Amino acid sequence: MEKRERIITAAIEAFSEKGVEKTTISDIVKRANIAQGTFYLYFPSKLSVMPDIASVFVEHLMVELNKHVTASSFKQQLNQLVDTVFRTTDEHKKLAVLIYSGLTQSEHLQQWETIYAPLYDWLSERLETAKQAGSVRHTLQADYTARIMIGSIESTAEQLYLYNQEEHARAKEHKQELIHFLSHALAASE
Amino acid sequence: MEKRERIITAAIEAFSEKGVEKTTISDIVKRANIAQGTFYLYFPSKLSVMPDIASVFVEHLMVELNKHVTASSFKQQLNQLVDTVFRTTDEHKKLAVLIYSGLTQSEHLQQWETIYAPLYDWLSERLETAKQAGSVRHTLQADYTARIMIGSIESTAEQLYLYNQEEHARAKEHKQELIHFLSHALAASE
Amino acid sequence: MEKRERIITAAIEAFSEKGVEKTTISDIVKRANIAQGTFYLYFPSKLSVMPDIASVFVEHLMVELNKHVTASSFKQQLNQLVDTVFRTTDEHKKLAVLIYSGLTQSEHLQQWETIYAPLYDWLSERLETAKQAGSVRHTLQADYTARIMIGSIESTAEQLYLYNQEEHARAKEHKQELIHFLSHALAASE
Amino acid sequence: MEKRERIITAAIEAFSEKGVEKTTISDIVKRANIAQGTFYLYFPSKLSVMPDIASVFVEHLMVELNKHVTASSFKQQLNQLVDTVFRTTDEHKKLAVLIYSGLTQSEHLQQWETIYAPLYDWLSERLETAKQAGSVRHTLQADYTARIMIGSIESTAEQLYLYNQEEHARAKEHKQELIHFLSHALAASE
DNA sequence: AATGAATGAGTCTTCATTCAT
DNA sequence: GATGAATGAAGACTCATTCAT
Repeated sequence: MEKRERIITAAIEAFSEKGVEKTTISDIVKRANIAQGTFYLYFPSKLSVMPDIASVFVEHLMVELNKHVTASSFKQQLNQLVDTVFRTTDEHKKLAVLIYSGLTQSEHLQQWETIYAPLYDWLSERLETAKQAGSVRHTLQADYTARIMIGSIESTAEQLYLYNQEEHARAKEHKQELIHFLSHALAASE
Repeated sequence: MEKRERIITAAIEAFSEKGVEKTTISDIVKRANIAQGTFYLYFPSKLSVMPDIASVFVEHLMVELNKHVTASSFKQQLNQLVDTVFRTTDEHKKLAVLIYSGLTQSEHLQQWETIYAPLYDWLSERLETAKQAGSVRHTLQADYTARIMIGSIESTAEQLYLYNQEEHARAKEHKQELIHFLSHALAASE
Repeated sequence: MEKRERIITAAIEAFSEKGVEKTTISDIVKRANIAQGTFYLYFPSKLSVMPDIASVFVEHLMVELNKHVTASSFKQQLNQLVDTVFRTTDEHKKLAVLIYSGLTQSEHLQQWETIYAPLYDWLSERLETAKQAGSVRHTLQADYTARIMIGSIESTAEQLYLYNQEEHARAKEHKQELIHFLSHALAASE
Repeated sequence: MEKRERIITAAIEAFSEKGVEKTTISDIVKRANIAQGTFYLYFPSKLSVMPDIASVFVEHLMVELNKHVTASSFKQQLNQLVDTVFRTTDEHKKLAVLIYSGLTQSEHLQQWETIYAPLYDWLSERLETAKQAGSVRHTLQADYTARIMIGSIESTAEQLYLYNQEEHARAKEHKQELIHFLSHALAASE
């Protein structure tokens, strides 16, 4: 479905540049190099492209995680996880924001859970493994904890890269603090 | 500045009911009971009302925190903190969503930090006090940790109340897990 | 380009009747029998139609000149030239005024020269021919003189028909004086 | 009437900068440093300021003419007249255009004659004197000729300074040609 | 006489949506 | 399926005008 992908890619670009509200379907079709009417053959409205965009982002994040979170010790995995989410958020600043705001604007809020599911599952499994191995506290519930962790990591990344232009040094400290925070939160109680 | 407040209140109502994108300036002025042109004497666009709305929300949250986070032990304070944020988010679902999405839509992303400052400061001080009292680990840095905590609490509350309609039982568990998570993250290492 | 012409014609009518300032784009599209949005596919604003209107006027004037300035003697040609410009100005009073004022209002002042070019060229050639035939003074420079002559004829026509409601008798005298004036200005010095 | 003058001056500035159509009463009062309502104590609409503006311009031109057209020979006076009108038009490009377009837009077209009356009278008298002195042809009628002359001089000046950006050399030639043209038009027939 | 906040009718302008090709 | 000119409803925005102070 070549045209459909062209629309999604074009929408990502347009939304990133102008914001969701100010982007028009006309902007999207121009970038996608298709006719005005063609858009409607694939999507009923501009907001209905959002879930597809979010999936693209999460898929991308999953690829990155699988590529970079490779350590054998859970402690190192945690570091790699934070690094990867931070880097991805930084690289796709605009995209991250627009998914967030775009989903909330659409009637697709409920899809958030579904879209993030692969990410939650991935982390959940890792936590479960680590729990069996005794590298994290055995009292934690992997599924909830995965959600809480992703939430803290992303919210911190957003605070650093989107809302704020903290100078480099402080950003590094802030991230380090997050890692300590998570380590303690997860640590196997001795 | 009576008119200005009327506009903010009306905008909150309108945005909550119809969503930011579908709300028109005409909707806002009708609710505010002012003339069309009067809106433009105070704000240049509907999105420019967002920072003021966010401030209202944070102020409200601060009032609630000051009212309900009263325990003497830090452990209990943590419980009250999570409770209050969860309750406020639940009670103002629509408002919460629109602040997140609305701020990102506007060019006011950078103001986020400023708007949230009172909240961060408030928690930071409590953490500092707790640190001196030895009720949290002495290695934590109060300012960063405050941001990370608020981030995790809010993102969890959002997952529960906005994105997801988890049944009550699971919501309770999820929240409990968050409290454990935070407790461990902060616990004074013995 | 059928729609484009409809817009120009409608704009001429509307501007003539209500004046440029009081004409709305809505007036124009109603007359042109096209949709509101269609106007913007062809012109960005009502003033941007002015150069096209001016061209229509000059083209019309050219047709009239070619039809009525037919004498073989230059002296008679001069009479016919003045007659034609006067008659055309009188017949299209409103149009003439709006071109002068409309062009100046728009950012298209510089186009004046281009739009008038055919008229200047036409007269310039006639003057050149007359110079060769010895019916006008050989010291005149055809291109400049053409511009000066058109200027005096039009400004006099405007004084008579637009700014002033001189009674018929005086108008005739005024015009006669212009012809004498031009005759002397051009006369081959004996 | 201090406020009235402030309004006229402010209107000249505003009209010159933004054009008549795009100038708002709000622009004028801001420049005049008076309150919105005060405008209406002196003028009923923005276009009603036009006749006053035109008078200012003509008065200025009269002052200049009286200062610079001082030669005793009529031939030299003609040169000085053209020079002065050209210089004034050049110096007040924007103002000249806006009077032209502003008057035509308003219902004040008929006032043109009245406003220009001092100028026409001034030249008319000079022509009459020159006629008596035999320095111009005795067949000319001073009043009409004055109008024709002013018309040609102004239209040429406008062509040079407003519509066209002719390079300096050609502008000089064009002006020279105008002076020859007028000289011949007026010359006492020998 | 002077003010300037408020008004709201009137326009401009956009843009989702359609449909004949 | 694909096109893109045309549509016109809907909204944004302006600005002349008023009027209580």
